[in-house]
Amino acid sequence: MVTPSRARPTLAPGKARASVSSSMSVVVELSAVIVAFHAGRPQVLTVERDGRAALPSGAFDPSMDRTLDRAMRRWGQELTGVRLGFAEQLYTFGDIDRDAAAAKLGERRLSIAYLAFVPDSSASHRDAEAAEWHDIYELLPWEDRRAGSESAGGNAIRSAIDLFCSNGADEAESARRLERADMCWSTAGAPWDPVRSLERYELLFEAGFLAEAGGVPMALDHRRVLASALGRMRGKLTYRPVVFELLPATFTLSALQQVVEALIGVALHKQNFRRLVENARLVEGTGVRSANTGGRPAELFHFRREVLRERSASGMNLPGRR
Amino acid sequence: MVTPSRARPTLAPGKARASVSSSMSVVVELSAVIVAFHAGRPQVLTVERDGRAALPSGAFDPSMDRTLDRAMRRWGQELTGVRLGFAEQLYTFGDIDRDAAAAKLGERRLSIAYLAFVPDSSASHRDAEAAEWHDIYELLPWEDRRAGSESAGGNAIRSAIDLFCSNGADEAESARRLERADMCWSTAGAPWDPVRSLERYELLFEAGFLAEAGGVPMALDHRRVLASALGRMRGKLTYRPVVFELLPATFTLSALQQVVEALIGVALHKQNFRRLVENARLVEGTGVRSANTGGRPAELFHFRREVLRERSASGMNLPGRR
DNA sequence: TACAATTATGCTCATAATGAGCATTGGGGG
DNA sequence: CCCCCAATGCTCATTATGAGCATAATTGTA
Repeated sequence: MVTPSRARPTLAPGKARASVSSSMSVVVELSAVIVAFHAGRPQVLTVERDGRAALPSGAFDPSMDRTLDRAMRRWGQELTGVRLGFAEQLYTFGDIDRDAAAAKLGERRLSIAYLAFVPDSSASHRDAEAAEWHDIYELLPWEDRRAGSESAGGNAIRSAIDLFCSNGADEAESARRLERADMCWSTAGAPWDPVRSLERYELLFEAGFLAEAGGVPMALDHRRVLASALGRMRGKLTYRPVVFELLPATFTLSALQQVVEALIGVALHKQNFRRLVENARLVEGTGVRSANTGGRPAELFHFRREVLRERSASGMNLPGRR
Repeated sequence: MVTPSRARPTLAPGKARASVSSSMSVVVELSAVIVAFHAGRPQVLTVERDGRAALPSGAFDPSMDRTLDRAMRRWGQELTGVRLGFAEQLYTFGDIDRDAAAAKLGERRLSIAYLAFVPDSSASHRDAEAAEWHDIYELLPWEDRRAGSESAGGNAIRSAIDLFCSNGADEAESARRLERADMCWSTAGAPWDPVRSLERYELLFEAGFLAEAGGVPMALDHRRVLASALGRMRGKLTYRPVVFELLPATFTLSALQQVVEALIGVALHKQNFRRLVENARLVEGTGVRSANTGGRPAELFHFRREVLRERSASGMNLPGRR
């Protein structure tokens, strides 16, 4: 009843049946940004590729899984050895120059990227061959402001930005750059917005900072994908209770806060964080207290799964900075 | 330097180089959910396809545009005759059964869907051949609660849900269904969440309601895509000032409110809406007042583009129901 | 012309939600 | 027993929200 839907000429973005008649072929792959919180730091799973850190990715097999989500979950499990706690499609990257080499060979590479979490408990990830966990902030150092605004990246970035801003083609362009810089880096009073990681990445890219930055090299546009994932994750955090997917079944409020701070890259006010989490009824105390490290022992809590259905959406209403 | 990146066997979701060796071929197309606010109602651009309403979509030509976004913008302009005001990638749909006919022919159809807005001013859309605007709530009637919770869809839906809930395979399944029903339809006290339109769609789908629902028929999984877009749009509304992309350059606060209400499908408290918008400094009055319809003339406002850079993100902090 | 109907705007008030800190409480280690 | 360290409890001033009451301009009508 439903015909194969040949695209109408007037509607097709290019020639109809492009992937056949066009001079380029389309190749579709899946990419994964798999995040975990190990050893007190936020980590992402990487593989090595031509000497650079790369996000795991592989060709999409159209005959293998019924849905893209299933494909990702199955594959993610193969990669990490554990069930993914949370996984959602992030974005489909398809810039022609994201893989210049492929483009030269006549391949347009589309990458359907997913963001996924694995819980910390699984310390025994039997990581797939060549895969390893990488601290996210070693890959995107400027996104970590937990220690304050100066520490991360130092003034190298600041100078790069300033230079970039003063080098617009014309007056208007420079003004626009200044605005962007303020929005991204609070160079003129705007508040620091953890969610804008992609915009920051792009500004640095345009400013030519990434080329000279040294640091850990990454393949293709993978650092961009990671920046994108980080931003999405940070946003998600505020309206869905996803942090818990990174934590073990039971945890102290400090541990929870530590993970949240790690993800948003900002330090929070302890007492208020506590208050927020508690009266959002996101967690529930088990009577048990942890054999803690420093001072007074802390109570162990667990996530109240019920909230997933209860309120509108919850999430962490992040309290202000510390 | 960067090799074409043949997927590593251990990382590929299925066989390596799936699209070559597999029995199915992958076809990539773009789909667009182009939204506008015409004649006092929220509308979406549709085309006719085998007697059903369909979202415009067409094959993706890999050699045509440098980025997916550009492809969408160019094509969207061809479709509507106007520049898209806001466009962002929504989701890539790839369920194998989203186009059963294609699957039978050995094609796995991936659809990269975009959400885009066009301003109202352009009353003279020279719509592409066969394209027409369709009231969104004729396609998803239950999403419109502006007139109250009973009106939309009537109790037909309610009965379908109740039936669905009582028909779980086992105890646990029924309980889960009840929870979902509450979350989606507030059947047991949960608040109505405009953003959950996709979840509502899926529940109705599973409940078999869509098949029997009558109403406007839609092609393939396009109603699902639309529900997805609606949810995304509603969420976006609350943290980015995107409504303005649907409005003419200058508008009354009532008009603004009307559009917002139309999008989220809920009526709002007028005075509080006003207060919110004003002290978020999203708009700025021009001294001019409108040659209005009913009572006292209203002042015309315009969007303060500056906010795009100013605060963290703004958006409409929706005030409670009317 | 005065009045009624209708919509825009102003304002008030009680009730949450937030941002900042001070104060206490239990443990572990000299 | 005393000191240091985190975990918890609480307070207080400020801001944001939810609900309405009260006025102000216009148009249509008696």
